[in-house]
Amino acid sequence: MIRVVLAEDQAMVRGALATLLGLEADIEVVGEAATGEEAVAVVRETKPDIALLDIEMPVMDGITAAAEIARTTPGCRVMILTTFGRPGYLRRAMEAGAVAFMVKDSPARELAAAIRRVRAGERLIDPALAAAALSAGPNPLSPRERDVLSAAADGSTIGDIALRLHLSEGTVRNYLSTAIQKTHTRNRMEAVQRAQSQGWL
Amino acid sequence: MIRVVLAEDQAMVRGALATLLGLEADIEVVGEAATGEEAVAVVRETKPDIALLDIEMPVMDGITAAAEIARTTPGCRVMILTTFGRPGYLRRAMEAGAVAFMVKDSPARELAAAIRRVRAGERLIDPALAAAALSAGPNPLSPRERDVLSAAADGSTIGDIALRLHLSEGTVRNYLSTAIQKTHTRNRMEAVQRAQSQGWL
DNA sequence: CGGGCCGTCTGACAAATGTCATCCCGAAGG
DNA sequence: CCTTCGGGATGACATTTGTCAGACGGCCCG
Repeated sequence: MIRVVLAEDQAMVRGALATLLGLEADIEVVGEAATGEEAVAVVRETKPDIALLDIEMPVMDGITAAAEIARTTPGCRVMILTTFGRPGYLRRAMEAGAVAFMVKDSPARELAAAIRRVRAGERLIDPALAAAALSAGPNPLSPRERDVLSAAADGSTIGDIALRLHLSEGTVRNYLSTAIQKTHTRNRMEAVQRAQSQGWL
Repeated sequence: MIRVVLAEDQAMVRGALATLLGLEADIEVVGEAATGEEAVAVVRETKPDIALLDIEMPVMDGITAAAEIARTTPGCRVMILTTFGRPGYLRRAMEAGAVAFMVKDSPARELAAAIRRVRAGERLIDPALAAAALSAGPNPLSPRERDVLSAAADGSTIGDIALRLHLSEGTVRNYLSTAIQKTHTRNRMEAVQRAQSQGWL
């Protein structure tokens, strides 16, 4: 019996996936979670063979949760199942100790197969995604540039960001300027979008 | 037997939901689709009792598909199942002839129940969402303002938008300015975000 | 028929944004 | 020890953006 914990914030999707996995003779869903924090707690309690984590979750994202689980429950193998195959996500997931990375638009039947292969010791990554992640190179933004760009993502003005991060307006402008150059874009908004689509934030 | 067609672009979610519904004794998934166009075609072929549509789909979105289905296959009742409970989505879905609107973070077990109630002739809408849609009021943007704001959503500069829409730059600036005022925001980016979160684009 | 409203355009102006040069400090690395 | 790099700041500058007033035609509605 392969014991699995499932973390995914959309209840209907979570329930459907749990049902799907429950139908497999050799798989048992021993816990569910709607946030990264919950996932960490449930994994710690139930000590499953596998934790299947979504990335986009409130409170704590799946990648952070993956790192936490790898630290606190090393016997548990972490798989990432996400909507967006962003190169930066893949890279960070791997660094966080995940052993598999799959996107939600692969066929549903592959999920159980993937779980079995991971339990057998394989690591699995969508090959196209792996290529994209490698060719895209690492995140070019410095930590502070990330902060500023993230703060700019909701349409805040420079003054807002400066206030929120306790910086001078000029400094914020400078960081944004270098972020725009490093992302090869023409303005703040393009920079934000590109950084998000690459999983750099 | 309630015959259902399911449209959802993420294959894994679609498969899981189909399996979930297939387990119900009185429900049969007679067709699946990954885009709005496919959904319309499949519904026309299979004449199901119910079409369950996601909104965010490539090629043709679920709301447009709903309108199309209501036109071409009037015997089929359309239900919307979406990630985002945006007021504007709800409003447009209703105008397109949908009889139910549910969000993916309600529990999975409710889905089958909802389908049965819709087949029995009920219309169902998340009450909290209905309240939000009513209190939010209708879309304040004129068609052209929507065009311009949509074109601005990817970070394009004014020049780009003017070129793409065959407008003068001044005109684009004016539309954006009025859009910013109508959305009660401070700049283009906030206007785009607000319009998107309200489902006005 | 006269208002409105929408779409389109122009010109002018103020404010915000993006760029650049230059500076200081501390940490890391040869 | 010197260099490089990241974080932080300043001031000047050009460009872009947002606002406003005004103008014109088309269309619908009272």
